[in-house]
Amino acid sequence: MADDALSGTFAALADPTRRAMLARLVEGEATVTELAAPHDISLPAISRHLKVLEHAGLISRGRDARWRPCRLEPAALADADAWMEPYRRFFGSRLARLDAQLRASASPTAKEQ
Amino acid sequence: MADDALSGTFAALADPTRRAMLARLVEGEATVTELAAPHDISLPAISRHLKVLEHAGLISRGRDARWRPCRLEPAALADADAWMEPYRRFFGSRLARLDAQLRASASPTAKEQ
DNA sequence: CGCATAATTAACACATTCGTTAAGTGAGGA
DNA sequence: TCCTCACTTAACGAATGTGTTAATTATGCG
Repeated sequence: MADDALSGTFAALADPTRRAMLARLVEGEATVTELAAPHDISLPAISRHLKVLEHAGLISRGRDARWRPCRLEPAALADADAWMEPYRRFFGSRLARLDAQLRASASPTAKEQ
Repeated sequence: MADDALSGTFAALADPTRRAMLARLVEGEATVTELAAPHDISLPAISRHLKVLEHAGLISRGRDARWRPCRLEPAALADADAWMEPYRRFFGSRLARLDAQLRASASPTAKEQ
């Protein structure tokens, strides 16, 4: 993996187990054991997936007695999302169309904020 | 790399050289040599990066005499973009806010299309 | 044909990734 | 104190990824 932030983020997303973990975390904080439950791999493997997600800035981990609650960190995903921006006009997503719509209806001198 | 489509897409995006190639292709078709030009790696390495992008469905390649013109294929990126959808409310992107705005102004019985 | 150009395939080295099992850490509870 | 629970670290093996150089394929041209 290249060591820039975006590469780390995309590399972290390139694994279904890790994406499933993020999907779980969208519902709220979870402990390591809770995140491990749906998966058929060992706890050390889970632990390393979490380390990858944490290193990529996709999650952060706290401490609650014996538990390490994990939560979603939005910034890294936001960066990945921002990277997509120039491509949206190509795949004509609903959001891209929305965006175009907004630009069209906005004041022509309006600055992006 | 896991062999599902999304994993392949994200794995392909997890390399700066390949992202640079996509960025170039957003400007239009390009040959292998043109795509290679800005990078300081051998042509075989470039060729394999292109194979990764093609296998991920991010580009397709035609034939024009000796040249293999590459072009962006939107579908794979669109899928990656769609995957992000549930997370947008977390990182409060402009597009997410736009989306919320549209939903609010749409008829409450309107179905997603 | 014979040669140059565009690109790919082959063969190899090296690093990283992802899984395993076994051992270690640190906080709570009997 | 000793045990258990939640989790991490260590050590290892198999597979994959990325780069190299050398050889190969395929097309166009004199």
